[in-house]
Amino acid sequence: MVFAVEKQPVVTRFAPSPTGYMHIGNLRTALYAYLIARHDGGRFILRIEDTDRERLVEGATDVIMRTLAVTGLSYDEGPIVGGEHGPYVQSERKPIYMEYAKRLIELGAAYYCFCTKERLEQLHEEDATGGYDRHCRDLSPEEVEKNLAAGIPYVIRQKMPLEGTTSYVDAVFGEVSVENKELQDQILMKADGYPTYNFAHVVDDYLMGVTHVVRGSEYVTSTPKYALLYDAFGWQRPTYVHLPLLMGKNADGSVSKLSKRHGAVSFEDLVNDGFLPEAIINYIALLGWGPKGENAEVEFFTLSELEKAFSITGVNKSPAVFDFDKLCWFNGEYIKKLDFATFKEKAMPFLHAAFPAEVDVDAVLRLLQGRVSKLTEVEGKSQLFRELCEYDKALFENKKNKVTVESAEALLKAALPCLQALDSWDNDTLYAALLQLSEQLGCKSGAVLWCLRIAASGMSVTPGGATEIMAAIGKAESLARIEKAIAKFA
RNA sequence: GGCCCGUUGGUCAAGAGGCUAAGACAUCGCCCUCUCACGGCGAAAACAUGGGUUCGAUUCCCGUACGGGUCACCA
Repeated sequence: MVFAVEKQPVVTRFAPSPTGYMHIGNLRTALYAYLIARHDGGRFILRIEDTDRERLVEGATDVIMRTLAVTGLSYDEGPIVGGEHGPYVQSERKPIYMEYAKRLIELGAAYYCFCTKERLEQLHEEDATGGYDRHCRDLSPEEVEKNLAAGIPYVIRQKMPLEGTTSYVDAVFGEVSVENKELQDQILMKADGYPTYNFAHVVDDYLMGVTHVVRGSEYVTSTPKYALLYDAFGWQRPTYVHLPLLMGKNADGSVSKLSKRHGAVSFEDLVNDGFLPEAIINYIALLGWGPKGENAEVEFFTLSELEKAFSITGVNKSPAVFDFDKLCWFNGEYIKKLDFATFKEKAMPFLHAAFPAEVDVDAVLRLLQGRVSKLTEVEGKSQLFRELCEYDKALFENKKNKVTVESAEALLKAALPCLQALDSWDNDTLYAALLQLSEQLGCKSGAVLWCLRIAASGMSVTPGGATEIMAAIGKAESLARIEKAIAKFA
């Protein structure tokens, strides 16, 4: 029978397990799932998969929800906000899974297994590649009843077909097929009464009406097993959307799955390192997906722009290497776009020590805004406004401006009284005065400014020019630093 | 190791049979400039490989190599 398929509303979900921090790879999965739903005006669900009671980490769910909140990935249904398919935490749905597992047994697609862990370990020792030997697959109903009545611990396993192949069409990878003989009779219900991921996510996705299962490509090969579960229940299979993995570059140049050893990989660590959430989202959106058509050359996307531009067909198949340099570039661009008040608000927490009272903090921050790629850099780059560091007079030497150590001394001595005479002390006044001085002296303005910048900062590379620095640290400190410089020649 | 998947510059990534094979980051150079940065201009840099199919393959097919994933009472 052929149906004229009515377009169903898209429903996606992000289903992390609360076992720690929010990995950047997980965030990208959440982003894509969110975008796929929003692009079509569909629904996005958050579901917490906490069936592994041993790995549970206190507070991990809060981290997940906080991250989604600050990145703007809003969900229509989920813990706390609720929804018509709740609860949205798997441990609160426990009875549901056993009910469906038993139904599967009745359907002949699953069976009770009473094998002990010891026996499984033994099996593994004998043949590490063999897997479970399906010892309990054909137990007689009487035997099962007897064991159940005797209270023998059990698990429930999926009964895989022994022959043939199972395939599915992935929205990213295309058709994927696996020989059924490769499929293990995987455990659906654990001895502790909790379901495994393999079972719980299928039941929940069905019950919650998820139409597109979006997840990392590590699930590509196990998906036929899940498809078989849908088939056994007589449910319509969802569209599978597997995402390429995120990789990190190793010291030796090779790449491997992005992890801690590649640097900060949790969203919160990145934020603590001075990255802006919008920059992170923009960057990771581009890892595994590229804008097409008229947008092909666009680099900057806000979340809502991504919602419009994103499409599954643009998702790449090959793994993408996470490039911290490019993230830094994005971040710097986003920092520049901030209005000053916002920048100041975000930067202040990264300033560890106070400035001397005369220092114009706003002036310092304005200089810094266009020159940092991470908020953490404001601390180091503002150090010279707090105190002058030690430096050698050789620093004054500069061939481009034709300054030698000797001429520097003369220039500084000429500049000092000129600056002392100034009534007001702002960038424009300073600049005008020094320009005039250089004319009187008959030398390049660059020479005068170069010497004063060194004297005012003690560094060859500074966040700002001579007059900007002097304006920020104030007249008294500026003159004191120049005198200190002159003293070096004594 | 079996199975599954992938392969456009160092990285991200357009291009989908005929193009001088986009763009971005990083790199290098030049210009601007009171330093750095910004900005402007420019350079270098890629279709893994061997066979097909085709008038013509980066693009389609097969093999090889390389890379990744997966083989849990973890997700």
